[in-house]
Amino acid sequence: MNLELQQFKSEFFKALAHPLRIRILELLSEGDKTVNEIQSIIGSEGSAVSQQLAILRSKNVVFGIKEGTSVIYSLRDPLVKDLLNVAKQIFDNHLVGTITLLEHMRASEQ
Amino acid sequence: MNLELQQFKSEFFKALAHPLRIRILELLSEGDKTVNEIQSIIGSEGSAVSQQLAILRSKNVVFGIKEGTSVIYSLRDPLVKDLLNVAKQIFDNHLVGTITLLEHMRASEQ
DNA sequence: TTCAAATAATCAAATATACGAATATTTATC
DNA sequence: GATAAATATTCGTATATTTGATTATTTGAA
Repeated sequence: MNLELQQFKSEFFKALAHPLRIRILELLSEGDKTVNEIQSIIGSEGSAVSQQLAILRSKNVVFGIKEGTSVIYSLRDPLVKDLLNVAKQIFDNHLVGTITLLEHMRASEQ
Repeated sequence: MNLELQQFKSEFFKALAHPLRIRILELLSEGDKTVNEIQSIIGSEGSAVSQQLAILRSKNVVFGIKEGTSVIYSLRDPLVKDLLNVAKQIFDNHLVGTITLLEHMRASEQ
C-alpha cells in the first residue's frame, strides 16, 4: 500500500479525532451551514468553531464559500457521512458485545 | 446525538490517526497475526509495534490471545476494514477531484 | 537457567487543545 | 465617506497529550 494513501488516512483520521470536529461534520452531513448556524446549534464559542473549521479546511475535509458576511461550509465528500455511520455501527457492535459479555458473566455466576 | 457515542468516535478516530497503527489494522484486516509477524512485515522495531498495539488494545480496537510465547492479535470488529475502505474511497475521490481541478486550470489557461 | 517474544516504563521533543484577545471583511445606516 | 454591527478568522499563550526511542521487566518454552 502506497505511502501517500497512508499519510492521507492518518491526516484524515486526525481531522476526525476531536469531539467538536465530529459534531461539526455530522451537522454538515445534514446540509450546508454557516459558522454562525453551527455555533448556535452546538452552543460553542465562535472562535472555537472557526478554529476547528480551519483544521478541517486545511485537511481538505470541508470547504467554505463566502456569502456576504457569512461563510457557508460543506463537506468536500459526502462519503464522510458514510464513514461516520460505519463508526456508529462499530460503536453499536461494541455496546452489544459488552452487553453480551456481561450476560455471559452473569450466566456463569449462576 | 449522545455524548457517549461522540466520545467513542473521537477516541476511535484517535486510534486510527497514526500511520503505523493504520498499517497494523490493515494487516489484521487480512487475518490474525502475532506481534512478530506484524513487525516482520512492516519492518519496525518490536517495541514500537507493541506500543501501538497497546494503544489499539486500550481503545478496544483489537484484542490479543496468548498462544505459548506469542500473542495473536485480531480486529475486535471486522467493520474496521470497511471503515478503512471508505477512507480509501475518499482518498480516491480526492485524487480525482485534484486531477479534475488541474485539468480545468489547464483548460482555462488555453 | 537461557532464550525468544512481548510488554511496561521512562523521558524529551513534538504536536494538539483550549481560551480569550485582536484583527479582517462585509453590510447597512447616516 | 464615516461609523456601527454582524460575521468570521487569526493570533498568542498556557496546558495537555502524543510520539518516538530506549531500556527494563515479564512470560513461556526448551
